[in-house]
Amino acid sequence: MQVVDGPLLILAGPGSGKTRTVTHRIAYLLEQGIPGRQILALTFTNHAADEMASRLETLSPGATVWTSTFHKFCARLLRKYAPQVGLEANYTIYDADDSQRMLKRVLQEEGIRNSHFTPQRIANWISRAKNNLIRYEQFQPRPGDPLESLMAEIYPAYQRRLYLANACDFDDLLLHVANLLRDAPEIRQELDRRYRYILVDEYQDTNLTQYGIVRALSLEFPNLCVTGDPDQSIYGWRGANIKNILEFEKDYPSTKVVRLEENYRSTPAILRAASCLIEHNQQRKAKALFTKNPEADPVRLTVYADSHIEADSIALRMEEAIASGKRRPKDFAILYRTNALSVGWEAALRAHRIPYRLLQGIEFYQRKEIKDVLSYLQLLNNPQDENAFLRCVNTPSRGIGQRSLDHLLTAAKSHGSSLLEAARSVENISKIAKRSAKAIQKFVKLYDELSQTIAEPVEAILGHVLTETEFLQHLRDSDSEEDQERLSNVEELLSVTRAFDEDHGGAGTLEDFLEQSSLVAAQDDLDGEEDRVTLMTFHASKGLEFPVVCLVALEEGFLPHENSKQHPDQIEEERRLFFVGITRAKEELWLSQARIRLYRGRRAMTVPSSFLFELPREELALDTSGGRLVELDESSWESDRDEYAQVEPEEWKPRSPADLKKLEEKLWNKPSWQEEEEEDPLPESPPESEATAEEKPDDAADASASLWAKLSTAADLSGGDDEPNASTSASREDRRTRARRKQETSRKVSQEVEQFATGMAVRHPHYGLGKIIALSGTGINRKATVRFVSQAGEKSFVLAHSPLVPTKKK
DNA sequence: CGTGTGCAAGTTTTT
DNA sequence: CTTGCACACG
Repeated sequence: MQVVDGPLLILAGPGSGKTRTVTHRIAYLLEQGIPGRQILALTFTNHAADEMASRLETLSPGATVWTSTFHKFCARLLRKYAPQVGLEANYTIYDADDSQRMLKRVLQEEGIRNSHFTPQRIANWISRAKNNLIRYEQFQPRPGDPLESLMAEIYPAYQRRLYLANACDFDDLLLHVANLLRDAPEIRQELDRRYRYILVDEYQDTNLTQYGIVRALSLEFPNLCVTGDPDQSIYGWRGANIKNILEFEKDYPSTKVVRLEENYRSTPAILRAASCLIEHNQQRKAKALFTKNPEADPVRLTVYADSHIEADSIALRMEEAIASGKRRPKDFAILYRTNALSVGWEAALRAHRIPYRLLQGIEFYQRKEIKDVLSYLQLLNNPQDENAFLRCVNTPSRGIGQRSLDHLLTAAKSHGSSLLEAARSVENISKIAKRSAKAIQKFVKLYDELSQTIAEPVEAILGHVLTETEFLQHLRDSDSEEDQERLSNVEELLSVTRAFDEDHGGAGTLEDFLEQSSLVAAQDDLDGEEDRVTLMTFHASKGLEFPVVCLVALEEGFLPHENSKQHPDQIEEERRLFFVGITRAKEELWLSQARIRLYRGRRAMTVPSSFLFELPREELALDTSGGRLVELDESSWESDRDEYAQVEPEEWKPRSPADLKKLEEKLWNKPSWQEEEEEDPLPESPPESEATAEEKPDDAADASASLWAKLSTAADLSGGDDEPNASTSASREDRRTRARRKQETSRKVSQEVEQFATGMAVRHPHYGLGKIIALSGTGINRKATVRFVSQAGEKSFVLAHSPLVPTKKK
């Protein structure tokens, strides 16, 4: 059986038939007589897992190969091995929102108020730690690092709180399993033997924890087949380590490497654009992409006058293509960098009566009413669940207020019991008012009644919840439009449960249902045959393809994103993101930029994405006429480029001709910025961790010990995240300035205000040197946005009241 | 205690 | 523009 054994690395370019290759390999394994239950195929999304499963069903009908997402695989393992990691089998999976709620409560109780680290930021930190295999017991802060010393308190506190609620967050699913495999060698060995053939999709997006899991399951039987494309690694921000794939051959010296470089998806023009772009990445293994597909349309790049015209023109173009019968709505996809950009396109598509869908899967499960209703189910499944209790105890309102709940929390904490237990003996908590105590007792009674139904089909349980709590009645009685919307969402949830029951022949448990609903992803919405235009982020498009793809808002700040410009590595990831977007297209690729963008309620001038200048000019049908299609000659392309290179983004407002002239003059002044001071030195990238360092043969089962040793070293190294804070005392300071601003009436005259111009270097007594990157308003309302050299980042000031002074030119 | 109002703040990407 | 949050009122 030599042919199928051993590690295999499939480097697969976009559209190269990767899924096909993997499924054929699995089919081949089965043909060779390997039992399906020994094969495990891991993906990142349910969509990919389902796709693989269904193709496999065609190739090898009736096979019992487990195709699953990483997270679901881990969730299942944890059901079985929960006690080994300190959980019970009925644990709850908290989504980002749940875990942040819990985190906020922890912060409050730990007495950490308005620390300058936002809960969001702390949550990110914890997530990073977990993705890097750092457990809370073992974390050591670097002395003198304020964030880390804070985390040394919060991380354990948060984690203990999760345990108390018998819950875990997304990252825990992975981390617990990794810990399990590390701490229980006999279980590791059992699972290693059980899953003798492991296939991992999108390996370039695995993080250290996933890496650890995969390796731990492939020690004795290193029949590990990973597929991926380093050029499509776009999840570095959530801990994915591109080195996992780049150094796979070092991890497994006997690796066979297969390269899939022929593209079956796109036209040559699209592929040339993609290659040309990605070649600008420095940290990259060269790869030759080619296709035998016939030449077709050039890539089209259109520069629109503003974002409204952009959306409208594209919708119109779609409408025409659909009307002429050339295309159907489902042939199109619109891709953007941030979700917030979807609004404009939704409006345009609605206006043109083109059906569309938004690929933002979790959205449904994030709705208040859905989370409210689900929280009952969660509490029924896991009575210790703190979040669920707090959410449903007073929904719909029963007269149980925050004060009572605070007392309940305190009581629960002092007894080390769950909230529900505490509620059972609420009469012993003297601080809670009689009336509230009554209400709480009533809730407990309701809960107990509902828990009688727990063995029924999920739809029935949900039905009981909805009626017993009078949730439905409440919504039906209301005639507010909002409540009607909620009602229909709740009904939608009912039909989801019905479908779930049917899928599982009535044998699906509540636990399974909750697990499934916790692990939905954006792409899961994508059930084939709906004839609609698809709207989604670049990230969500990975692995998908469409005949016509529109990549929109290709502007600096969006792509590359403003927050991803600090480090060259981040820029490269942004470039890969663009690469992913481009290579989704089969036949036509429409790129667009708007010169003025309406965003967050403001209009602002834009600068075209620097990536656009990395595309092959000769491949592009370029149109800068503001929407009407015109073939442009190269010279105007060049002059545009020069123009853009010097224009700073600026908030847009109608201006008087005099104003305009003044601004124009200053615009072309060479900013004194460059000579004035060194640029903000980029934080050195941390020394490369040796996560995937030298290798010793894998066949010894004892390699386990060294594996973990190595991984935790790497974790320690890479865990020391850089990024010294950005917003230290900033918000407080900002508020103070604002307060002062209110008291003051106009003191400085507008003349003084007019001395400021975009691009000008200025000094602030507190933040130091900075550059004006945008101006708005006039006279006393004139505001400047300044980007500081220091860690202060960007700040806005009302010039008339700010201590900003222009730096003197020498 | 619940609701309403107002203001402030913050906004990348997601399993 | 949205969402979240604080406060004040009924």
